[in-house]
Amino acid sequence: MNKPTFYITTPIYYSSGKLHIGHTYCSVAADVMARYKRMRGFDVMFLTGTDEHGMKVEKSAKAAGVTPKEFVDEILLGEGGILDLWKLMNISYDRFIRTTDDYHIKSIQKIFRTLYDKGDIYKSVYKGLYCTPCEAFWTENQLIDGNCPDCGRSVENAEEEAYFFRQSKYADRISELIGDYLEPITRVNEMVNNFLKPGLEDICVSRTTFSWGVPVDFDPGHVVYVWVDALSNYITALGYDNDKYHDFDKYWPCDVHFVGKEIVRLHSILWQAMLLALDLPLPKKVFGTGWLLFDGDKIGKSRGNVIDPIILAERYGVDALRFFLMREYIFGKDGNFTNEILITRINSDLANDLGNLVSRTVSMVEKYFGGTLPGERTSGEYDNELILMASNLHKVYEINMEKYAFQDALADILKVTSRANKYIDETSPWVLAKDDLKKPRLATVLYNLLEAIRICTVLLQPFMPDSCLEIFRQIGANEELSLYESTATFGLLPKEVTVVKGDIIFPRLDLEKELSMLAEC
RNA sequence: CGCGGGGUGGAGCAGUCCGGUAGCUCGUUGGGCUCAUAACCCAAAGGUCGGUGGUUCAAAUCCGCCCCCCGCAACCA
Repeated sequence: MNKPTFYITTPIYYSSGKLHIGHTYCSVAADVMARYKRMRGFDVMFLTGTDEHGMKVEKSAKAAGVTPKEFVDEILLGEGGILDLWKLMNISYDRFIRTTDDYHIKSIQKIFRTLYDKGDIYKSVYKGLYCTPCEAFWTENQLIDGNCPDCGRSVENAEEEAYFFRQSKYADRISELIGDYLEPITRVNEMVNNFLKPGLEDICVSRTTFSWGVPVDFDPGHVVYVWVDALSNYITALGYDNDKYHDFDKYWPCDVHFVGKEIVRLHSILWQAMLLALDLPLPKKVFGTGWLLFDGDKIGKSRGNVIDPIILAERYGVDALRFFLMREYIFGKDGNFTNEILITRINSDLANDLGNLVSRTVSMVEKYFGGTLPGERTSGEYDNELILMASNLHKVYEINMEKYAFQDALADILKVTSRANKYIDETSPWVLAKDDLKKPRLATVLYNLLEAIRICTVLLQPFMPDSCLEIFRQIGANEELSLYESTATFGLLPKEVTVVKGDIIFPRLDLEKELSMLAEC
């Protein structure tokens, strides 16, 4: 009776500014996976949240003349903030954690204490390059022309008392295991060659130069520095070391953490070390996504090429944007984003192929049969190939979804819609319509088209939940026919199905016009 | 020799592990169709697979050397 569980997470995004298309990409991917697993009957826990501590937030708040808490509240809850973005993007998270939540803070203090008592956190001296006016430590490669990246002034060697986590102690264990949980494989090589082989250093986990963080309760003046605080969210959000939630035993270990490639190291080495130190099981999978590049450049505020997902989603539709992100890019590899690629993809796959297929099929049922197919049927040439393709689709879809190959899963669905478009040409319904004796054949052709559309739509649901509902409505499919199990059987729509003509679901876009509009945004 | 990724028709990519007629999408050109969102279907043009040397009956694929681009190197989806 108990459903199998599936626990999936996004990173907790840093609350120092607006989120861009890259964050959206990662969250959409996690959402697609979560919806897919729910469709497959899993008890899903989909966690996301925000990382709200740290010096950068403290400074940004000061600059804005508000308290740090007010600042992160605005980023999260304000108009066009993170919660608005996820609502717009239809991100179906089950739980949302903020690192400023009381229960999380208390848990972190306990975790920190536990690690300290165990000897895995110890007090030492942090040496680094310090910018006195900014009160900030920097690493050598963060510097710009040897100066502070924030204010451009010179930095000096400095040291402060700090706590360190004994990451090095777990290096051997992690080296053995990393190949099992980290994907894609290129990231494993990177981690092994760059960090594990040369030898892990212990990592600084407290600071005294700012106060916006979780206080170390047994040593006033120290706050927990970023990663112990941030990474632990994946377990505190389930109720580890707190009474807010009680499903740690149910969902841990995590099935998959989706993370950007830049924080793969922290999730595949530091996080594992922390869990080993806490005697907890390791996540089953850590998947490092690629980056979306804008015209080959890294997306970033400093480059002035931040792509606003809100503008794109409002203009082209949330589902079109979700589809685009999952269809265009190989999950795990970098991809190039341009407005032209976006619009071309929406036009060719959604407007011309899928949308147009739905539109012409429904129109023909309306036009030739007044909206309801008659019961009489005649099968014929070309039927089998389409039927076979559609009824086998779920098999290859499943394989691809299980390995996070979203782009392949979608490509296979589109092969079927493409085949269906070709089937229309082969069977020429408009010719059949001219001869009353051929009406049973015509009904069969249209029925087969509706069924092919139905099966594709069921499998598209995790990617485009709202649009799929509209397609189901138009082709006359009830809720039962939208269930995953129904994709294995071709021919489940009622024989005398009634279609409902509706609005165009994915309008075709004028490339030139859209490009100049977007250039103004 | 720090590490990783990449260089394949006009554009974007797959194929490389395990050698066997170079493939997909977009674009271009020509044709077909009229149910449909000027959409759909068919066909064609277009590539010495970064360079070079080698192994082999046979190399985009295996081996050696070289060139170029991008990212990482302990902040970042």
